[in-house]
Amino acid sequence: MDKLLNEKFFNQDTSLVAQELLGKFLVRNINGKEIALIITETEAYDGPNDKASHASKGKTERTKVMFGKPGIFYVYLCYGMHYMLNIVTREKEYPAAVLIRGVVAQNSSIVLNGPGKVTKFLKIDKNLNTQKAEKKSGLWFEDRGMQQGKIQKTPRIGVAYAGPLWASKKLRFMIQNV
DNA sequence: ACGATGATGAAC
DNA sequence: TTCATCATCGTA
Repeated sequence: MDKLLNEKFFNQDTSLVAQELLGKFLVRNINGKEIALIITETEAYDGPNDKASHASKGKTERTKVMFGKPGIFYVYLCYGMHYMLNIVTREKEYPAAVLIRGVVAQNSSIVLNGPGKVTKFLKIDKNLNTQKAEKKSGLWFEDRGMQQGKIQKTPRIGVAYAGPLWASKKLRFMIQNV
């Protein structure tokens, strides 16, 4: 039984959602073909005080989606060439999201380790920004009952600018064996 | 180790 | 309107 992850799932503590997403499936529909990949790596960006989060600067044109309802995609361009895929968490007006950093195919024929690779392979761009994670939008999450192995926790990547306190927090989550 | 490449936000 | 900055990746 495939279970679609809904708004209720994403309306929880951000680091909890980030960890729960490991072992779940990210499903993409491109021209009627479905591609399902297992999520292996995520990062949590939680709250207005997280200096590594875009939302720490307050609500702006770009970041207002993070203040919206959970279960909505936040997609933005980084370094002028890579789109980053995030899913908004927590209740409305609380800015938080989980960055999808890595996925693999069930038979390991595809390994995408890095947020830019994931979005490039799945043809994710700004069209999905502010869209809801459901079949209608062509990109969604499913629980297919996979066992998740041991979760490894490390500091987040590329967030040194956030200062030692926030850069050192272990909000990056990975699973090894799939 | 480093350059590509453009949207974003803050300053002027 | 201009400028510095950046949740990265591929090539060397």
